[in-house]
Order: sequence, then structure tokens, then C-alpha cells
Amino acid sequence: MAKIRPLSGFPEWLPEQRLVEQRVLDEIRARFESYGFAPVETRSVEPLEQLTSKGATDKEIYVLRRIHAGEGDPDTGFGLHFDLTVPFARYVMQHRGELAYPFKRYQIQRVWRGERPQVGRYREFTQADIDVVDLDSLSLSFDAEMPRLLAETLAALPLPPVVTGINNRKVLEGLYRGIGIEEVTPVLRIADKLAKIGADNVRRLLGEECGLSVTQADTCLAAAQIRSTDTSFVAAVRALGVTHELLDEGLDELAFVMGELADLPAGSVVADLSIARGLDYYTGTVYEAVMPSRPELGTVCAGGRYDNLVGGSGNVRLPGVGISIGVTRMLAPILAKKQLAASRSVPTCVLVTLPADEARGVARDVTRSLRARGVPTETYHAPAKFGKQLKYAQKRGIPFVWFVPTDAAAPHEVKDLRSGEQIVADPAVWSPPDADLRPSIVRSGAG
RNA sequence: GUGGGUGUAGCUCAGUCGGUUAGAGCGCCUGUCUGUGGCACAGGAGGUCGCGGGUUCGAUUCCCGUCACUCACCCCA
Repeated sequence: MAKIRPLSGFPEWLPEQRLVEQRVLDEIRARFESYGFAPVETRSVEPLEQLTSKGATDKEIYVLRRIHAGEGDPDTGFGLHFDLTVPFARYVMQHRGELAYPFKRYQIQRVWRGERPQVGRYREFTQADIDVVDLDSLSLSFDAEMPRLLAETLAALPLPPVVTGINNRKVLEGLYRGIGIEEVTPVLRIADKLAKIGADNVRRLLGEECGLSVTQADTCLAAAQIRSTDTSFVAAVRALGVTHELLDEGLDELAFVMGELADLPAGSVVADLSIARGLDYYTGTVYEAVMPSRPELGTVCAGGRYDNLVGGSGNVRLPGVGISIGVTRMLAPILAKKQLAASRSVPTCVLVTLPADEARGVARDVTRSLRARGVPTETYHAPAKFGKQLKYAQKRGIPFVWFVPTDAAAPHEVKDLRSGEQIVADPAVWSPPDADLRPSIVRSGAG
């Protein structure tokens, strides 16, 4: 029998950690719904051709296979989804006649990637996605709604601050074409690495790997270094002296988005012209969010506009824009280091003690009464010394212990385990302070 | 997929220059403090030293392989 060990890249949590994750997921869902996004859940698997088309080719996909399949038998042709956007595109196509447009949906599910795990990189993790799709054309105002909702959601979470960088593919593509670059994609990839490898390396690689002239490389580098928290990036790009139709279009779009977000708290969004987002299906606005205090985590949220992901055949055209929150990436390192934990390992707020078997009836009545008032309550399972029952509550962090009377004449009492204070209480009316009703999230240590 | 590091108790780690019953701290369980927890003290459970093979009288220790974990590259939430 093999030893029981954790599986790398498949994080699991103790209850006091899972409680934090659940709270975060609840908060995200509430924010998504406050903007009117409708809930959707898709199946965990998609046909492999669905997963491998759409330009997302180099994702490591887990393939489904029956254990009793024969040696030469093919697999089932299904794979676990590696994101929520591709399944969503399939979902929209499948139900396109039944949905109301623009269709706004949110989807919070696990996804799987068969990559080598590392810090902040997992093989099974949770994403929280919002997307909007519309028929034929999609209003640019949704490009601005995404980072707004994202910023609001992240600000409400018990996590370090997150900055969302915004760019527009058309700006870079137009700019590159405007200076005579034919092969845009490899230039995008290298420019995207600016933050990681630095300006000198970007300049060198643009020359070595893309064959750019010194002036071309300098222009690309200068563009990638443009950042602004308002619309002033437009002037900075214009100053490069490049003109191209696509560039103008991209600048207009990005300026609109940044203008729409001008009221957000300072530092929550920034126009960052180095962001390219790999070579996926994005066609316009792109987003990439990072935690400045945890740069090693990399991108914690990402997304963008895709005009051709949904549809692509016939006359059906469903452009979309969306963003994905990397819940596991943001949370897992913090949970693992116990920098955030729940104040108790169980939801229980009150433990009703059981002094003797004859008291079961009374204990049950007290428990029921508390539960009816919304207080998570459990009864100790067997008559035992109070010391043992108190310890049961203590170890789980349950804040209150209820003592049923040992003789009919005596009053009920409730004890606050933290202060040690014990008071006479009426089971029909006593309630804990609101703050103690549910486990709270506690920060500890540095970070 | 490529390269480096590491595998001893639930956790963090000692240790064995190859030699009888493999250790510590924390955690866990029990008891004592006349049915009210935390503290203290006393006791206890828990390990085929990752797995397979080789060398040897003898391997947890040395060698090879393998798997797992981990770090970096690639790529990404």
C-alpha cells in the first residue's frame, strides 16, 4: 500500500482554511450578481476538438479514459476543461436561441491543467469568470464594466491590493504594422515580458529573435514602457510619431475605457502598454491584474475581448469580453502560510452541553430554539464531564457553551469561552452578538 | 517536456563514519488538580527511515533505478 501523500498541484484545505475560501467565493458571487450577471455552470469535460481549437493549442489537457479500456482503444474523446471561457463559448453556441442578449453570465468552477506545479501554479484550481456576449457587435462599455466590477470585488476581499493593467491589442498591432513589422505575434510575446526581463533584454531579443532594426526595436520598447492611470497615454503614443488605422482605433477604445474608469480609487487600474496576453483569442481590450505585494504570484486575474471566439462559422457572430479571477492563485499561498484563517474550525456558535442522559430532552429543546433563531448550534453527543465538553468546544474555537440546568429549579447558563464570563440566560430569547454568529476571518503574521 | 535539490512519527527536523529495542520539539490520547476548558505535572499511542533492486555476514545509512515532493526554465489564473 502506497503511503498517503499530498498530490502536488491539487490543493486541499483544513476547515478553517476552507471557510476563508468559501467566504471569498461568497463575496465574489454577491458582487457578480450585484451587476446583474446570471449564474451558469458547465460540465467539467468538453470534446477534445472543442478544447484544442480556438487557438488555445498549447494548454496541457487532461484526457478522460475508461479504466477498462483496452490497450489499443482510443480515449473517450473528452478532456477536462482548462478554463471557463472555451466551455462558455460552446455553451453560448449551443443555447444561442434561448439566451437574451447582451448575455451577461458568471461562472465559478474548478479547471484543470496538466502543467508542472510551482508557486502559484496548480493543476486543479478555481476560477471566477464574468463574460458578456452580444449579437454582431458588443458595446465598448462592457470593456469598461469588467475592470470596474473586478476592482470592486477585489477591494471587498480580505486580500492584498490588486492592480489591473489594461491595454488594447489594436494599439500594439497598429503600432507594429505602422513601423513595418509584418510578424506581430513574436514581437508581442517579447514586449509582454518587459516587467520580467527588463528593457535591455527586450531590446536585445527584439533584434535577435524578431529581426527588428534598432529604430524599430526602440519604438516597440518605448511603446511597451508607456503607463498611465488616466488617458495621458494617448499623447505618449502619438509622440512616437507612428500612424496606422488600427492604432487609431485601439487608442480610441482604450481611451474610452480608461475615461469610463476615471472615478475608481487611485491605483486600481492602469493603462499598461506592455500587456499583450500571450497569443490567445483576444482581439481588442486585454486585462492583466497583479498583486504588487506578491509579484511572485504573477497574473492573478486576466481577460479581454474576443470577437471571434464564439461562432466563427456561418453568419453567427457573437463578440464577447470577459475577465477571470484566479481565486486559487490569489488565495492558496496565503492560506498555506496561515496568513488568513477562520476564527474557528466549525460553523458552530454554541455548544449545548449534555450533563446526563436524562437531560437530552432539555438539551435538544435549547438547541432547536437557538437554531430557529439562526444560531448555528450543536449538542454534545454523550453525557461526559464538563471538562471534556468544554475542551471539545475550545479545540474547535466554538465561542459559547450552554449549560442546561442539572435540576429543574436551576436556571440555564451560557458561558463565553474567550472571556470566561458565565451568565444566566433564557433559551427562548438569548442570542450571541452578531459578530460571533459566523466564523470571522483572522489575519495573522506578516504579509 | 528540460535541468538541479530533497524523501526518517500527523507536522518541523535530528541521527545512524554500515551493526542489537531509530530520537526530539510540537500535535494527538489518557490521567491528576472533589462534573467548568486554556496552565502545570505524569503516563501513552504513533515509524516495514518513499518504493524496487544491487553490494555486504548485516542497509534506514553506500550504489543503481523508480516514484513523489520541491526549485528554475517554458507557459500560464
